[in-house]
Order: sequence, then C-alpha cells, then structure tokens
Amino acid sequence: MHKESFNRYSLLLDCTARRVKQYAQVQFNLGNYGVTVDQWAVLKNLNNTANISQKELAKLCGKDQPTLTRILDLLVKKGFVERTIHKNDRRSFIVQLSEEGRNKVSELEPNVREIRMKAWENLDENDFEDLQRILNTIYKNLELNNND
Amino acid sequence: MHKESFNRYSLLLDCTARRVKQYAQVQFNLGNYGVTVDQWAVLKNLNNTANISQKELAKLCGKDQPTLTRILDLLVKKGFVERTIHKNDRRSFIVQLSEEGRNKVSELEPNVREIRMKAWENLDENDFEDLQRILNTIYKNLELNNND
DNA sequence: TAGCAATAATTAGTGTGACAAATATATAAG
DNA sequence: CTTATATATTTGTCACACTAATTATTGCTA
Repeated sequence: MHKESFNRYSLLLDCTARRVKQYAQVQFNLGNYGVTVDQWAVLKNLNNTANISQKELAKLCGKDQPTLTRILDLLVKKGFVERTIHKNDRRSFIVQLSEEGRNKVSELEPNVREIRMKAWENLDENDFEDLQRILNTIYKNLELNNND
Repeated sequence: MHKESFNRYSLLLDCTARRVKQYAQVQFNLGNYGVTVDQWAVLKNLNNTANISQKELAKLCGKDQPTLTRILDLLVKKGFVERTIHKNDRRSFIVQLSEEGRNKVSELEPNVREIRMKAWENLDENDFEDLQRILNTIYKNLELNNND
C-alpha cells in the first residue's frame, strides 16, 4: 500500500462527486427546471419533513447554516418556500413549501429520479452496499471529535 | 431496488467528498500551511510534471480552465509558481514551480500524506479496489458524449 | 430582575465550480 | 494575403462551502 494512493483516492472522490452533481445540473438546465441541484435537495427535504427550523433543515440537507440561509433566500424569492416566525422562539423560523413549491416537487420528482439513475448504471446491488458502507466509514473517520 | 435510493447515494457521495476536503483544509489551517487543499493539488501536480501548459495542468488536476487560471493567479501572487510565455505559441503559458514552490512541496508533502490517510482508516485493500472501480464506473457513465 | 452565556439566523469575506463570452494568437482554406 | 476557424487563456456572473463576526433572542443564575 503506497501512502501516496490516499491522495489519489481523495481526488477521485472529489472529481466523481462533482461530476455527478454537474451531470444532474446540466439535465436540470436542459429541462428548464428553474432550480439548481442543491435547491432541489432542499425542496425535497422540505417536502418530506414539514415545519422544521432552518438549523434542522440544514442538518438534513448536509449543508451548513449560512449556505442554507442563502439557498432559502433564493427559494423564497422564487416563491417555492415560506418562512414563518416560530411561535415560542422568535430567533428561529419555521420553513415550509408554498403551494407552488409543492407543485414544483411533484412535477419534477419523476424526472429527477430518471436523471439520478444514470450515474448508477453498470453497477449491482453489492456495489451499492459496498459504496454506502465505504462512504459511511470515511464519513465517520472524519467525525469532528475524533482527534488522534 | 427503490429508485429513490439513487438520490440518496448521490447526496451521500456529495457529502462525503465535501467532508474529506473540509477535514484536510482544517488540518492545513491548523498547521498554517499557507495554501488551500485545491492549491496544494496544483502544486503537487506541477512538482510531478514540469513545464506544462495551463490547459494540460487543468486536465491533470481535474479542474476547468477558468478555475485553474484563478488558482494559479493566487499561487503566483504567493510566489510559489511562475508563468513564462511559450516560445512557439504565444497564446499559452508554460507553468512551473518557483524555488519557493519546490521548497513548499517538500516541506508539506509528508504532512499531507498523514492527513490524507485519516479518511481511509478501518478500510482494507478490497475496499480501496471496490471504491476505485465503482467511482470510475460512475464517472464513465456520465461521460459527455454518452446520451444513451 | 439584571447580567451573561448559549443559540438561531444572518452577514461578510475568501475560495472554488460551472458556464458563457471576450481576447489574443495560431492555423487552414481560398 | 485574407478570411475563416480553431485554440489558450482570461473575465464576468451566479451559486455554493467554510469561517468568523454580528444580531436578536432565550434561558440560566446570582
């Protein structure tokens, strides 16, 4: 095992993830979906889990809070999302899809599924399981309070 | 196989890749390395392959040309890289490490190896092979002229 | 209840990524 | 030689990631 390999693996992971995202974005653009891939991820999570704070939503989406704030700004401007002030805690917002937002999700959902499938051709069940396991292991290896 | 899974896999891939990069960047910052992870990748490639055009370097690094231009601007400003005009083609530059750049690479190289290893703990040879194969398959699935 | 630490969200600043358009130079076709 | 086309690089614009700092609010504590 050459230590140098780990550098290569890291870069391969980086490039592949970017490619997957970019491919999806290109398809989104071709179909004039009107949202970016990251914005879609937020809409999708909001559709599954309603009435949630930005902090919780950020965690669900795997994004940090400043990033989520800006994505929500854009989604609100587009009319897909509404912020309402939390009754008991005026520091936080409750975020939810608007009527338009819900329509957008149902409209795009099947198309997005098709797009997403493309990346996973020529792979089988075992590959999916291995990949999940490996990526989860990597993720845990880098957990914050894991300093040795 | 639920079609919905592919969406999850895509997001897991995205999150994991970002985590790997972010972990490395935090370590770089703690050590005051004076470069970002992406800038390091460029320095490393330049160290391996000297006297190369920006276009070729971009390909090696897996970045597009505008992005590479901007990273090089920063590295030139920091004094690690020099651009010299190509003798036979004045459109292009030959890019190379400066003395300082070479020193930087030898200084950081062992530390970066250590940092990179962290992500790959608790995985074995088979996992590395599987991961490489799977990621390469995904990459190929999304190759540009592949409009099924 | 006054003061203070913790928390939710935002803002600011820098770097990166993708794409399109602009610039400068090279090469090919006539 | 001139025009057309191709290529290398740069610039501009928008979106996202991460950090640090700021604002508003909450809840604890003395």
